[in-house]
Amino acid sequence: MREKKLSIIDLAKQLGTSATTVSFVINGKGKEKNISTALIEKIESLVAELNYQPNALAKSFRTGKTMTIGFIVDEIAQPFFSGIARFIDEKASAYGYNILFSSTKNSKKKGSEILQVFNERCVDAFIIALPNGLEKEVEQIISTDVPVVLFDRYLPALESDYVLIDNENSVIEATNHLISNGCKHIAFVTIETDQMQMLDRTIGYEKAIKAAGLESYLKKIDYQNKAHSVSEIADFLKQNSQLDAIIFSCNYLSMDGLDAIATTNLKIGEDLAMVSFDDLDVLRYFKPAITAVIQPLEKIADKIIEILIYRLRDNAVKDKLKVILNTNLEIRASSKAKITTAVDVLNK
Amino acid sequence: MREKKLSIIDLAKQLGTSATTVSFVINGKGKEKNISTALIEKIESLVAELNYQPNALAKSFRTGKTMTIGFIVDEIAQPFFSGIARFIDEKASAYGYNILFSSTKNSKKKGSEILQVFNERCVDAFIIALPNGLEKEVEQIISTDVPVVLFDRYLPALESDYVLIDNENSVIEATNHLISNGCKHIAFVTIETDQMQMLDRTIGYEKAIKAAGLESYLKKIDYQNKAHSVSEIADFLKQNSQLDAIIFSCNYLSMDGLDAIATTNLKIGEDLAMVSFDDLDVLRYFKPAITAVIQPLEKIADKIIEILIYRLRDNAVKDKLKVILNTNLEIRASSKAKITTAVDVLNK
DNA sequence: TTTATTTGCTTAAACGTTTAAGTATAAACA
DNA sequence: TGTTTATACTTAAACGTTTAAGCAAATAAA
Repeated sequence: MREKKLSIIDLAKQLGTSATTVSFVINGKGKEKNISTALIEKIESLVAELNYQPNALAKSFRTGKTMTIGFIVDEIAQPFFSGIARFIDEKASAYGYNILFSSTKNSKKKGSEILQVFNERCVDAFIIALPNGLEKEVEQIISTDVPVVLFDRYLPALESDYVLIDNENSVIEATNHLISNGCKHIAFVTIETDQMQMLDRTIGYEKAIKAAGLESYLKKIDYQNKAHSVSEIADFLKQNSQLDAIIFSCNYLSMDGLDAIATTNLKIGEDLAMVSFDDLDVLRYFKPAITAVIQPLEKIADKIIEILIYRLRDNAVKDKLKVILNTNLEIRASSKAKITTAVDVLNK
Repeated sequence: MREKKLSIIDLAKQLGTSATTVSFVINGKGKEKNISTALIEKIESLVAELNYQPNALAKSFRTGKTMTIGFIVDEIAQPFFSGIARFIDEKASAYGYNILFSSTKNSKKKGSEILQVFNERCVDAFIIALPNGLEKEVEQIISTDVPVVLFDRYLPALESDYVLIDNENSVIEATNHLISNGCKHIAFVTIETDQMQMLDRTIGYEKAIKAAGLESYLKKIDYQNKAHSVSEIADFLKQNSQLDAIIFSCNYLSMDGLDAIATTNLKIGEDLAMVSFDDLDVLRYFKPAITAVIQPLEKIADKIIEILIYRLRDNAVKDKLKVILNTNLEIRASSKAKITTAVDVLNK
């Protein structure tokens, strides 16, 4: 049923010329290869008339280029990742690249499988938010000169191009914001992990707290599921009734935090200031709206593509690039100036 | 730098056998093709030892199959689409397929370009939330026996496999829910469009209102941007102060609706019951939580993949399939039983 | 006029698989 | 015993491009 598709050879036969010539013209090398203008025009008009579409498979096979970029993240449904995916697609398309994606579920095994499959499929480049433990696999890919840009998290053992945000300073800024609003007992809730971006956030918190001479309230959650996380946070709040502010180190913890706070009689923005690392629609619509550290999604995507295009054009062995972007602390009602008590005022 | 990759011919040479035999064994056809167990084992162990990875490009080129599915939606960053994408990836991976995605921004031109590019890349199948006006292009693809499953929206002029939800009955159910809670002046806010799924939702509203003998309050917004939409909804609310319930026909209108209602002195769940078509985290965390018509994302993905695999295995000319799934009306505080006034009670 | 260069093409190989068709030997059958 | 069938492979073509190498004619340079 399926009609045999037109090949470059069919075109050549119809015009009484060779496949080579047709190939040159189709690829815009007519002039360069000294094809006469007359023939160029004849070929181009036939291509248009017959709506010839080159067989991308044959082309890829021959050239080894697929014009495909592998995009690997924890979970495409997470707003942060789908937001990045959106811009990556937009910008990569402009260069003729398409995006093949898959989700690792933050599993080393799944991540390794995806790396292998995408590699076998000869993607021209990788964009990855890499689970820990896959340094060797990625190194292997880099060693074959396939460009790789990692984002969101940093793997100290892995020499590679990176696009990251300044996690430490972002949290320092958030913490200082709370401190300058009079908060004295600021908690930081994070997950038990060895992912660098999370550790850096914690470091930022501790530095800011120490610099201000305040007491540190650090809560690490061994993340199992939402219910467990909510109850851990709720318990933590109950056991630390002196807290006047709380920072959550990532967006899903912020959501769990909202649920946990709802089980207490604490009023966000009044009894307890709150800041979320990572923004979400929920945080903007919540009453009161929740202050958030916002990652510059479009800029991240921009930088990633910029680096990839640079590497794809001329991947001479050069130093690896490490781009670190600033975040934006969007101050909303949840952390606006607190009514400081008389005692606080006197203490100043 | 890049080492020449191992080919099937290299393996054959090393073993003193032919490429054909190696190919048979690698593809698990050793037994079927009468290759001796001894040789099968020798080949398999060499493959393992040298970690031979077949060149997927050559394979695709030869077979015409890419093991790739094109996934085309309005905008991958929209939670509905990224939610579907997640399950599509999960389920397609299980069959060895990977997902190439791109976003049309609901533009006919962009959609048409993506269709063409994916087609040239020989994706084995398409999953599409199709903008209006591309019926011809999709028909052309279907005519070449490439499986296409459309979802989210129905194009009456296009004979194809579809996975849809029952828009009309979902809204009827939502409207009846409000009616049974005593609402008498129920508005329906939708967009000016010719997309069938939206029209069906409106039809559901009007049927339910008519059946109950109530007055219809239908507001169609010519969607330009969020600010305009919010102000249109706010005006509509102010001009119809008798309203006691409002239904939004899609998730972004629900968000705009929340913003609009915030500009009035109406209290959701008290003065005004609210229902959203499509769920969002925002709606669950909002105070009060907003009742929503929830689409069964995983089931939708399941059905899509089921149909595709069926078509990919044996795409004999058979009637097109149309799967229509039920939604789930999740009742939350925003639409819980209203306190009916004395007048209402007496009127019964 | 002879030689070198440019113009305008073509030939043929290569990319790594799959697979139809074939071959040679061994086993089974008549 | 001769014939068929099964076993265990191999040969070679094909998929549609790209591209290095080459060639003939026209033009320019010497």
